[in-house]
Amino acid sequence: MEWSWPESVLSNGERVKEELMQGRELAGKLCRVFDDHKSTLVSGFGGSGGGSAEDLVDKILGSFANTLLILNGKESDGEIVSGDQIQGISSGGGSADSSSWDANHTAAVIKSEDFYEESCKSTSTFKDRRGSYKRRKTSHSWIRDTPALADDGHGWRKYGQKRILNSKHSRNYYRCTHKFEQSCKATKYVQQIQDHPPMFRTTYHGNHTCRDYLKASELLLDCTSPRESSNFIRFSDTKQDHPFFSFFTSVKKEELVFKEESIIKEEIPPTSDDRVMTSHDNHSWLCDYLVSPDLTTFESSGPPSRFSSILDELEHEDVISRLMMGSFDLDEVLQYI
DNA sequence: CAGATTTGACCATC
DNA sequence: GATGGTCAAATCTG
Repeated sequence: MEWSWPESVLSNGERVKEELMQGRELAGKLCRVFDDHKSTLVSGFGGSGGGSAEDLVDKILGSFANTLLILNGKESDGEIVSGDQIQGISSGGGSADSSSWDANHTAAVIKSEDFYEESCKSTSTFKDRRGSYKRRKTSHSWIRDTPALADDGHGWRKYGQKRILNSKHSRNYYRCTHKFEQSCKATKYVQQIQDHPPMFRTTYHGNHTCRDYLKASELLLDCTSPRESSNFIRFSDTKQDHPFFSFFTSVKKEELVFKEESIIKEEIPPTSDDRVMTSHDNHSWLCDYLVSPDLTTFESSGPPSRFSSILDELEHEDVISRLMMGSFDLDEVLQYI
């Protein structure tokens, strides 16, 4: 299937270029900050050459977020944000309409909240007590709507089914197949929310920490803590070791699934709840957007992963590698836009 | 027979 | 008390 880029995107090429260049520049600054403070990776360290590491991370993330927004044709809506605004958007109750990222395609919605509440379950010491748990209140979750029960590439085991109030269809609960072997905390539940055409809403909780997705999960976990996440940014790493690369490799694989199963028109009336991205962390929503471990965000952020389509064309790993190394020719990207 | 699914029970939270 | 999330025994399936 061939994808054409929206007019808005075509006309935003320059803006994309600007954002990417800014991101590259900021990444370079951050790199220098790390060089200056190799031995003192502690919170609050001041940065040289343009701000603290945290500020730079904010700006870089903001830059990439803007790029993604532009790629999705949203610049004209005034949603481009600066790094400083990320928190406002993510925690301010929904100024950023996440659905707009993919308005004509899947209805993926991110609801970023606190990640992995360790106290999610209280049964570890009371194994015989059925249903003894703590209702998840602030666990990290995101939603994906699909016209069919899509395979997201993970092994899931159903562990429950429940009729939900005001819902015609019962909700099915799944946990990761590797929950016990690898202590993978990923769970999801699937509920049919619409009959004609059939629409299934999958709500994911937690992230896969099981083997195949370990790297991406590590990155996501780390993104919840900007300072800690900095430990994963190694600009001189080989691409095999870089979290981004394993992520994008996965993107390619997941994209195939997406193409077959998740090409839909958005027909679900927006609910205030769904359209709001919340976060208690400055970065987590963006991290989700970039590196959701099972890639639901990327999968559903537009036509069959427009971004990853570019990456496919350009041998995606190499693109990111060069982008991160600052040796990427932005015009090369833009010619695909 | 091992692993997956079904289903009623249990319990925290609202 | 209603609801939603999870547990685990029973059952199914390959």
